[in-house]
Amino acid sequence: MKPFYLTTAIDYVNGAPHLGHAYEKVLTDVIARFRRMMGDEVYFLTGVDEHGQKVQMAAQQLGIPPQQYVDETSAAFRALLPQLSISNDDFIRTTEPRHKSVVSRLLQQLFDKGEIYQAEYKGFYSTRQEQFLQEKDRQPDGTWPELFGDVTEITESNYFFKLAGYQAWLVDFLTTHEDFIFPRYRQKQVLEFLKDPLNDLCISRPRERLEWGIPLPFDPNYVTYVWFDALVNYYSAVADTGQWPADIHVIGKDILVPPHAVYWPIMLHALGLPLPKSLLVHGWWSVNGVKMSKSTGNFIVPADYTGEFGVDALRYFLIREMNVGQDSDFTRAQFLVRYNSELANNFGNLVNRTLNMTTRFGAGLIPAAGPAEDVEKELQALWDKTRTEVIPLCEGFQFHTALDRTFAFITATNAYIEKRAPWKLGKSTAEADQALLRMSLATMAEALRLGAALLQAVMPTTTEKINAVLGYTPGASWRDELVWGSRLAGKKVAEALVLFPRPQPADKAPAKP
RNA sequence: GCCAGAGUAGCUCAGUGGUAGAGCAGAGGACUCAUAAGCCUUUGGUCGCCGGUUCAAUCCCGGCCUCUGGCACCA
Repeated sequence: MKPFYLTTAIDYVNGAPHLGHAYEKVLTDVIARFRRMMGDEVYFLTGVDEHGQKVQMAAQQLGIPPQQYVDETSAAFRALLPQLSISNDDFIRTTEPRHKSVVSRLLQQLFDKGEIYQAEYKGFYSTRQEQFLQEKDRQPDGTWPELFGDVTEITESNYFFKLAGYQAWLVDFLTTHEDFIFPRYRQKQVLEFLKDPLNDLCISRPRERLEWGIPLPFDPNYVTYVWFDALVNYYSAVADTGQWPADIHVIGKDILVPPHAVYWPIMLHALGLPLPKSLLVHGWWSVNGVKMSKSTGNFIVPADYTGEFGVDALRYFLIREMNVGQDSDFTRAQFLVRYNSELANNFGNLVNRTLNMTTRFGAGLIPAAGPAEDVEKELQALWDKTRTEVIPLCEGFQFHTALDRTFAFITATNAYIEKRAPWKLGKSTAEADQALLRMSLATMAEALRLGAALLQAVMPTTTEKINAVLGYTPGASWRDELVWGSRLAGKKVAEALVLFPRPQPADKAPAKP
């Protein structure tokens, strides 16, 4: 069976990774892990885009070869993956031979089919910025902004891909495939965009202007520019393995129109290749209400948070806080609220008190439960409800709500413990009380195991740790693991585990004398 | 301007054609296994505005207002 194939966008390596890069990886990883848990075989691709003008210029300024430059900068992006517990199966760089050869092959194929032609391109060119300008770049008074320096109208010969001819086909495709893009309103945006006529797509740059790219196979005086390089990574990574088409391309909203929703489907269609099944378009993070920007320094470095609070805490926050497709704001205050009240107090503390009570009142062994009474039945009923709600929510990318429901179950488990008050039962020697004590210890441990299992896609390390302290090794089928049972009876638990230590408030004066 | 999304308790958000919900924050309480955590109770809202459909609308329809985002190459 063909694996479930999903991708992230590839990152352009002219800067350091920030929260936005991290989010896309985490989101895709959560989907990948969830699909694996659901029994799919998964192929998860991510990577970097290493060609282009900005890279060439940056390398030039440093006086080093571009390859050396991208070797260094892409290392930071690669290093981000283990730092975020990303379970990718492959990592592609657009400078790799496996990629370049596929790009070459596809270009030649289109050229042979007459889908690519050469033509004169006339436009306003900024020598200082080494780029063609658009009318919208003009200032209101008609002049060009200072940053472009001298602007001259020049004519340049380039290669073009016959994009415009496929416009009607694309409109028809999108109209008949309403679920191609998630969220749906994004698809409407694309159709809106397609109400205006498309131009053919310029796919080349003359070598004297841009050298750092993949040469056109039919004209070595040019390299291909951006889209026939970057987009093709999704295909080149699996061209020889029969895994195409992708099931999901996860991308940011900035690169939906036109590249992923217009260029890419048309490119594939022109090549006679199947289209990806869907595009998942996520929103952007702002920081303290302000758009993230490298120039203003308003951005979050993921390592700052994974270092201080742990990988799972950051993953949890990103997935809990953002409604996939919408934008969200990142503030340290909001992060701390979720970390303290949800992860540390509610969840982490439940783990610790469960271990402690099992150790103190059950000699460290999880007992077998007797027949469930009403209090237990109530919790088990909530569990069944939670489980049956969470899976469809995850299938529909509503991870934030899925986490909300899961944590409601965790809260209910804390409440259950209060009802049974094992610390009181532990002081009684009456057999009825002892039976209830065994039942309550077994129930809280089982609830914890189940809650942790439901969090596995988002917080894999945490789930693993909890299973470990419960002395438990889960079976192969995740869905079977979600059934309330007595798997834990007789397991030896660890004495304590503090998963999410409360941070020391930095603004508080050092305590008592 | 065009298009889209959002407007529900102080904050962040769920939600349904039939007298409004959660979490956090605030207040009070009982307890003590636990990361001074957890639990219970509680204060708090004309569900953006104006019309319409309906026995009944926060939820359906129309209009308006406000905020955010997109409109050809920054996740």
